[in-house]
Amino acid sequence: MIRLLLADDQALVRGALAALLDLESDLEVVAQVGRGDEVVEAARASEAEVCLLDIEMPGLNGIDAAAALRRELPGVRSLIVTTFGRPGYVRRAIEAGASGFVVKDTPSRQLADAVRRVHNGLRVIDPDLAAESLIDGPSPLTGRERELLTYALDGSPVAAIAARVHLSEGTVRNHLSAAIGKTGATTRSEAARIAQDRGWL
Amino acid sequence: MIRLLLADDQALVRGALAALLDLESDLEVVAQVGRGDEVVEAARASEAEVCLLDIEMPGLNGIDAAAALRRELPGVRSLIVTTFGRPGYVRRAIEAGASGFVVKDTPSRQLADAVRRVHNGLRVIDPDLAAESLIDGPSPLTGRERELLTYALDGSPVAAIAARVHLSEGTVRNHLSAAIGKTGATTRSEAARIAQDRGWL
DNA sequence: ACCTCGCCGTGACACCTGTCATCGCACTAC
DNA sequence: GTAGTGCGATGACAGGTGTCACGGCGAGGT
Repeated sequence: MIRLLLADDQALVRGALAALLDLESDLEVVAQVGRGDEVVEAARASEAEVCLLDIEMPGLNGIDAAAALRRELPGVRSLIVTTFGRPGYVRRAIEAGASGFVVKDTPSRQLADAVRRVHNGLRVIDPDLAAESLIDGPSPLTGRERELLTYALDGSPVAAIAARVHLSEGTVRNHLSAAIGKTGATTRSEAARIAQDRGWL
Repeated sequence: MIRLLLADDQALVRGALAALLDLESDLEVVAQVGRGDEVVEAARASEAEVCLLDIEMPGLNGIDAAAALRRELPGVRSLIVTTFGRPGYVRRAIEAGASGFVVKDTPSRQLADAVRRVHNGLRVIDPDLAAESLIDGPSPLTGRERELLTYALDGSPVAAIAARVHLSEGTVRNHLSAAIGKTGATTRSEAARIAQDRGWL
């Protein structure tokens, strides 16, 4: 019997996944949480063996949650189950110590198998995504560029971003200009979207 | 026995919802599709009574699918089940003839009840969202403004948008300026995000 | 010690953008 | 027929934006 923890901020999806996995005779959902920062505690309390983690979650994202699990409970394996198959996500998930990465449009039949493989110590990674994340390479953005791009995501003017991070407008423009160059964009908001699509934010 | 059709582009979620609903003794999932433009055909073939529709789907979105169902198969009721509780979505869904609107972070226990109520001819609408969509009012955007905002979503420069719709740059700027005013934004990309958040696109 | 690289800043320049006034056309409502 | 509204366009202007050159600081690697 494999003991599972589910972490997803959408209660309906969480409950549905639980129903799906409980149909398998060798799987048992022993904990469910809706926030990333409750994962470690719940995993410890429930003695889960495998954690299914969504990426988009309040409190702590799934990748950082996987890193926290690696640190606090090294015996627990984690499997990222997410909507967005962004190349950068895969790389970061693996670096954070996740054992698997599955996107939510894989057939539901395959999920239980993925869990079993992860439980057996194998890696489960969507082959297309693995290839994409290899050709894509790691994020070329510096820390500041990454930060400023996240603030540029909603289309704020440069002045607003500068005020928010206590920098001069010129500096913000320079960093964003560098980011625009690295993403191949022509506008800061375009650059922000591209970076987000690749999982660089 | 209530006959259900599930429409969601994420296979994993679809399968999981099916598992969840099949646990109920009075419900039966008789069809599953991953595209909006397959809903009517599948509903007809499977003689479904209630259709659960996600909004974000390839081919045809869930709201337009509900409208198509209303037209082609008036006896079939539809229930929107979506990630985003955007006020504009609720209004448009009801106008399209949907019988219910549920967001994906409602507790999974309540889904079956929502289905039963819809099947009985009742309306099921998240009360918070209903209130929000009332105070928000309908979209103030004209058709052109809406169109241009969708093109502005990715941060494209005005020149690119103008070329795409075969308009002069000045005209595009004028429409976008109007949209910026109506959304209370200061930038076209900010306006685009705000409009999207409210379900105006 | 030297070099590299990330980070912060300034100043200047060309270009892009948002705003406003003004015009014309087509359609609808009263 | 008059008024209102959406749509398209032009021109002008102030201010925002992206780019470049340049300088300086500190941390890390050789």
